[in-house]
Amino acid sequence: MEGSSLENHKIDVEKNFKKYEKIADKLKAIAHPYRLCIVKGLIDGECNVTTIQECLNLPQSTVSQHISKLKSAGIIEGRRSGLEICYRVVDNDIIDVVKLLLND
Amino acid sequence: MEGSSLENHKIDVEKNFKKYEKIADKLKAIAHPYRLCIVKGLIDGECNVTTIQECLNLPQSTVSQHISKLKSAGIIEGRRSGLEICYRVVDNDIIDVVKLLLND
DNA sequence: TAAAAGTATTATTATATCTTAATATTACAA
DNA sequence: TTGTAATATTAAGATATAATAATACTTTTA
Repeated sequence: MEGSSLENHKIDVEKNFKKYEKIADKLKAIAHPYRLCIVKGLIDGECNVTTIQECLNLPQSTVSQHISKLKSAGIIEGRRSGLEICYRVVDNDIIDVVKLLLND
Repeated sequence: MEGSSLENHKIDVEKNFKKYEKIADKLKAIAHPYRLCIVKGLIDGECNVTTIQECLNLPQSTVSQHISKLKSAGIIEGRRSGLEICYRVVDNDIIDVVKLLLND
């Protein structure tokens, strides 16, 4: 019984390693308390960097760096509206993951 | 409309920062392609380190280090059975997250 | 167009993570 | 009790991530 299952797993590993890398990258993007907080905030109601910065009480450049990582990972997108840029979470898997982990 | 929502978020942030840290630590534990692969393998059918090592084609100490991190994070537990140690995933949230992310 | 607000980028330092060889531990068998 | 298989630990170098001050960019308004 174990032989078949392990064989399947082995094939699965080889075939899907790129997939694991992609998902790991996404997870890495939210595996930080500030970024998790930012994502949660954006899920609850999109807002701009200044607002997030005030919430977290961090230097502007720190927040911007975290925003940048989330953007690079494809988790959030921003649209400019005048001086401000409004971000929102565009990765539905990540929305599900964050809701799953925070709603206990 | 925005004032109240943002106030709530601010309070939420302060109140739940420890929670964000804990969850971020869990996510960090699985935010690595090898460890994701190990967790997925253990979800599909628990097995020992040697088997995992053969699947991933990595040095034994590398696998053992990753196993160790998952164990420290409370994601897996092992029980010895003779020479082998069988690990299994004991964190149900993580099981849900991994299934969610890999079953697309 | 000059100033100011909102945001991004760069550069730097500190800290953490990753990989792996070498070594140690644990349990079983001869 | 020695040898061996399975796993863990240690140590070290390489790489990546984190925080933040300083600076630059972009858009609006005066």
